[in-house]
Amino acid sequence: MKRWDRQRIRYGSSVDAPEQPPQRLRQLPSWLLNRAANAANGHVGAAFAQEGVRKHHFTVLLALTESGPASQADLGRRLGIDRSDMAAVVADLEGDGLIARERDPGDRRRNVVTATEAGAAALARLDERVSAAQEQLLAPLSAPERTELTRLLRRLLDPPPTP
Amino acid sequence: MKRWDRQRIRYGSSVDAPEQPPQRLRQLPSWLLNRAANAANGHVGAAFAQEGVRKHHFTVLLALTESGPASQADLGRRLGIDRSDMAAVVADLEGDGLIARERDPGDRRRNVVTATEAGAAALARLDERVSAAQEQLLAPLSAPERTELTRLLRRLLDPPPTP
DNA sequence: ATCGATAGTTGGTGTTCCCAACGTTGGTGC
DNA sequence: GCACCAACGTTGGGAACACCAACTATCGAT
Repeated sequence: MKRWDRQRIRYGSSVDAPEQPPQRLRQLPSWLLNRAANAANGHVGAAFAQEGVRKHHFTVLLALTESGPASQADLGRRLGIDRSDMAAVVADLEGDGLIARERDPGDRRRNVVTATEAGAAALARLDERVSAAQEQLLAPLSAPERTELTRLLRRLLDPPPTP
Repeated sequence: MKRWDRQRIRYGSSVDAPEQPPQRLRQLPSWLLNRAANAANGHVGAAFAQEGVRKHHFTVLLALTESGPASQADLGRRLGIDRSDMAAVVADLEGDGLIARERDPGDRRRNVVTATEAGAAALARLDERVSAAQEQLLAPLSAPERTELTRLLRRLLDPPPTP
């Protein structure tokens, strides 16, 4: 076999075309959703990291601030967080003084979780950063497109009609 | 303190309202995207499990079938998969006889990855299940809403104009 | 008093994403 | 020819999430 017989063959994408995902994936909602969620996590994850928390910590603080004290189980159901993960999250938040946790005197199985002043302040800072992250994430979309995307996602997630 | 003093107090959501996420989250794109992606993974994950593969295995088979043989690095760039993860995935696929992997004689750093007959057949079965999963995932949306959602996600992900 | 259901905790698993380091090979400049 | 840097594949590991199983304590109802 002569030297020039094994010249470079360009497999896959053509020379100049920037490498793009398969067309099939580019129109596959489940794949697009995962990619978009990952992009979103890049933005909000950076925002969270600056405050030293993670996704769940933010949502728990948010739920407490918006709707008042709640039990861990309630929080978990509303936020879609597993009981075991919730236990770890509230332990973190309590350790940082962002929430207070005490047994419910009316039902001693439950922990009543309450946001502290420091928790509310942390949430305020977080919320600002998170909003900025949304802005970056949604940069390629126009304002009406953003609201439409949000609407469609909410509709996709809302409980399937169970009559 | 008398007995009836510590009656049950309902923290959080009201009595009959099904427990819903905070309003703030319900209009937060990054949160909605994560929830939607998670729902999607429930559907497609089940589809993949039935064939004994995971997400990346599917996308790799798809890319190979759609665009022909490619190196691992090329695949990784097109699919957004890290080099190290790609090595594991192609090892799995090779072990199952779904792809063939050999050194590129024209560039001996590269592995040329090619889908086998069995790989194409597995992809066909997978693709069918994945399509069914999309159907379930998108059930709450009308046909035009589905295409609009897909369009918006693709627009969100497409490379920001870098002139 | 008993029994089933719920709450919180602990411990563990699987998946995905990401990073660092290493040896090999290719391409470039000298 | 040689030195140097870049790219490739591989190994190992860590972080974040989602999820599950088991256990104790408590509640509610029978």
